[in-house]
Amino acid sequence: MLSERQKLILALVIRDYIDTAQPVGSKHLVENYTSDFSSATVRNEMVTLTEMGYLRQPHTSAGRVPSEEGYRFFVRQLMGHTELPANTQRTIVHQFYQIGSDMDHWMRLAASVLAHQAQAASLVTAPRPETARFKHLELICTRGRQVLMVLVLSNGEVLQQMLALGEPVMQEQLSGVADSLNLICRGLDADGIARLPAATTALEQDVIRLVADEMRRLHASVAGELYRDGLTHVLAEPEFGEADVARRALRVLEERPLLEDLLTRTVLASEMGGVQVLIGGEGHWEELRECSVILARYGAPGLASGAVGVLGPMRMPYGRSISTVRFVAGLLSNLLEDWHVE
Amino acid sequence: MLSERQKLILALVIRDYIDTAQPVGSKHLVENYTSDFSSATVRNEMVTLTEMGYLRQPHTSAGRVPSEEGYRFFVRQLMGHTELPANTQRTIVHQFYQIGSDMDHWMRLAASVLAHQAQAASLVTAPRPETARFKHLELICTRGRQVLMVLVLSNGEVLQQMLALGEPVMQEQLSGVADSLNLICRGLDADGIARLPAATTALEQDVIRLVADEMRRLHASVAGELYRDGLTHVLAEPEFGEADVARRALRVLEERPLLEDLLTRTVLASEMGGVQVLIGGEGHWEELRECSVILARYGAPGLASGAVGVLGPMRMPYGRSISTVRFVAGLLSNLLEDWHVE
DNA sequence: ATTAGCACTCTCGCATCGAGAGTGCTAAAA
DNA sequence: TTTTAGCACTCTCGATGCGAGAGTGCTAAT
Repeated sequence: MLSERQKLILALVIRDYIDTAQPVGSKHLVENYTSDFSSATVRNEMVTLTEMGYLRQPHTSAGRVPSEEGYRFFVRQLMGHTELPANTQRTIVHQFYQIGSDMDHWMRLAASVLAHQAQAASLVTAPRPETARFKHLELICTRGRQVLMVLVLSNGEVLQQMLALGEPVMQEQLSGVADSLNLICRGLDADGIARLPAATTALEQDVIRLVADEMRRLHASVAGELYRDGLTHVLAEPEFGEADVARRALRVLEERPLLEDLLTRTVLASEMGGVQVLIGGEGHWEELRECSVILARYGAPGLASGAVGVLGPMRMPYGRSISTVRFVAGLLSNLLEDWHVE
Repeated sequence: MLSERQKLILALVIRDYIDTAQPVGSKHLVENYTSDFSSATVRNEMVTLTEMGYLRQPHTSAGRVPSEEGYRFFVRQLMGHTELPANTQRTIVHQFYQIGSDMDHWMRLAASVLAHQAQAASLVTAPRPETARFKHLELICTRGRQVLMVLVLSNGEVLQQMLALGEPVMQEQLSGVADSLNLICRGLDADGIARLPAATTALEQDVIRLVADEMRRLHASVAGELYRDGLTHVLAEPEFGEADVARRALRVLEERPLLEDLLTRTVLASEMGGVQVLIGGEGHWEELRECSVILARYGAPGLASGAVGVLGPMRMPYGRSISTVRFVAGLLSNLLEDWHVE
């Protein structure tokens, strides 16, 4: 258990280090922040904090640097709860309402806002539906034998897929097929549709198979389309000056399997609303050894959900980053819920 | 004018430097590649090549390094024409045909192939239509007052847009509106639709305005959706060890205005089919001072076009990169053309 | 329990130095 | 006239040494 004074010193060390990226020494600390006690006292406490594993010293006679444990303790116990300033919130909300109700633009804007506010790399995954049932189908002849299939699901999700037919078909005929399927399939999920008895025409059969496949594919991968932004921000941080530290970090954002593993084991396994902070890879992720990742799940409960997050150095302004992630996740949840309810 | 021997030496220097990233000296050159003449002769020629601006020396007594002019001359005159190996071509084509005819997947795969083949960062822009005329419209009720508008254009492009109505409307009513607009608008372009006489109902009027807006928006920005890949490859190159060299380069790929400027002034202003090589920013682009960019335009002439390219260090395997870009551009053009014709 | 004082340790920046690589020039050879 | 051997010269790079400075940990006094 830490004494109040130890907590204070730990917090000051971490705050200063986050600002300056320099190891912080006992003298520097008392000169800049407090004069309630002397540098010698601070030194003594620092020894304890180091033994407890919250601080490290790069070498015998440099100042102290927070350890991963130190950052974790700071985030959990010392930092307190912060909210994004009210006017920043308003600005962001305003931006979202200005671009209308296009999902793609929401995602892009969310990534941009996260990157800009947290000055870090950001990540947004498009929402994936949790339960998807057939609602409506349209078949539209675009050109010759190419047919566009538009599939509307019960949660408002819209899929489109091209379909190449063996021989040209008239629009009227397509509409007929669509109408009949709309009757048969309404309310069924992917498996239900796959289990339907064989249809009367080959065309109908083809379309049914395609519909079932598409609906299954929606659940095959854990995350929807990915939106990234602010990659250049992380390169500006001194800890990413070493090229392969930077490369390792960007790999996580670029390679889908890595990212999906990360997301499934964290936010996607968690409740809506909470913000998760991963510091230094948490032992699991080698690529993130020098990074922190802040993630939150957003969505409309029972309908669809996705993830938002930022990636930066461990030496990250946690207060601002966490509140930004929390706010953006909440905002997206609201937008999504409105969008479903409307 | 360069003598044959000077050309040979310049080519050897550049090839070796591209391989090793080390300044190449006269002795090294004759030992490894040729013994038709002595290192002294090579030295003399190197003096000339340096005076002509094709080579530079990092300092008095290092070997020579190609200058930007050197690379340009190499690409234009020395390199010769190379094609991607036939079996590589087959593999790539196979991959494309395997994923069906989904535009989004094509773009993603194109970016991935470019990144992988050229071991560089890659960029693909979705094709933008050149002339877009109204072909077909569907209005689909998804949930309450939210209506999905699906718009098919004459070039096969498909747009979808959500539309929030003032009050709930039945699907039958929507279909009626769609049918009537399909008659009125067929074959019109954005301006033509905007100039239509006022419609009979408010709903119809709303939809018409939305259609015109969407069709206009398609031409507002120079490039469609962007697909990137292989960003980590460039970080692996020694010249991007310096963090802000890397940052400058990635900015070009991340910030749309920069990228659009680059594309409009280069490939989008050019004919289809040619491959453009930008070396060291060509004086215009400060961010690309240390990079080379290889770009090509692809598309179906008169219908739609986009751009593909790779970005890497100036010390780039031009042969392989250029042939990859050329091949992928050609392949996308073919796919797109088939897609339009079918 | 706190603090002043102090010896100690370790990094960092700077200068020095020698080895090595590569050059440019000159004079001889082809 | 062109090519080449030879050589002195230049410059980088890595190793080494040194002093300044920062920061520590311990001890003894408060």
